[in-house]
Amino acid sequence: MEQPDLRRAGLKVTGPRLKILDILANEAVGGHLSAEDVYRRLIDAEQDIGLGTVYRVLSQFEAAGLVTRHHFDGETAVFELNRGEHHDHVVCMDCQRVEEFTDEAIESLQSAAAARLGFEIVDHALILYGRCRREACPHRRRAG
Amino acid sequence: MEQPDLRRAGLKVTGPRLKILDILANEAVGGHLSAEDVYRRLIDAEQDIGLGTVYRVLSQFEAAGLVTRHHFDGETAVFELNRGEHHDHVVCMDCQRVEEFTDEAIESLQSAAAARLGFEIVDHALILYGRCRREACPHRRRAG
DNA sequence: TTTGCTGCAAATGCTTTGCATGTAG
DNA sequence: CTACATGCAAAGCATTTGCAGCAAA
Repeated sequence: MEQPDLRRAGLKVTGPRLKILDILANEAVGGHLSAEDVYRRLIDAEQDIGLGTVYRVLSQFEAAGLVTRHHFDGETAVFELNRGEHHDHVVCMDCQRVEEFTDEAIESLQSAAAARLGFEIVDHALILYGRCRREACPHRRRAG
Repeated sequence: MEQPDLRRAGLKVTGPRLKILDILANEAVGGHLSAEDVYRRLIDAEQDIGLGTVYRVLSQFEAAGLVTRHHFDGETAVFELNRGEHHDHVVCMDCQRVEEFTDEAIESLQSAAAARLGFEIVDHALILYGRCRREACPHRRRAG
């Protein structure tokens, strides 16, 4: 099921690539993994794959359109398997949880705003930073 | 005119800080400078201020709410003097030009989308990536 | 085989920090 | 005088890259 994706992308089907693809695919929707995250999971799964390879493979996947790279904070990039549909993100500032959403109205307003400025939009990043209401979220313990 | 800002922020009024504030203030709207950019302008202005200090001062300014740090690409942060009003950004992928805009409708749709997911929005980043129609823009020379 | 992949370690680029010295308040 | 700033160089991170050995096609 994943091998064709790799072939289509012009990438050889190798253990590391399959395994990394697998890790990304088994992530729940809204699960965004940093290279380190992927690396740790590989170690947990007894896979002997170097961090350098993880970066290389993730970059190749990105170039091939298999994954998308996000920069929710300015430091560490996180990767997400492309499931076809575009979406935006809400990130909880306390527990780092990420939720995804789409809003057609926002999308078209964006294009309109850009057109007004003489830009033709190729891509966009809309990230909302806030606090979620989840029980487990740290700020509920702090401030109530 | 700038000294009160520094005092209010609990920062001593020093040459480097005034000069950096000055550089940011003299930037046109839509001008976003990286630490290196600021540093280069300091050198051009014969100011002997280290790059480390530039970073330190910019971070302090950010903490004080005097400037905002953006990550248009995942690599280099750019800084912008806070002029009070919130706005979003359109970045030209070819010439790096940045334009600013505000759209009330988008803002409220964002809050609504977040609320639907159980988030209370604190901040957001909306960055549109596209191509501008400016004569000087590189892609016009490439593709016509 | 041949081309492309991997592991490892070294290199890179941005940003932060430690420390001794200097200066605003 | 004292607390805080600065310059400089070293350290820190995330990420990329060079290279020699290895594996997919």
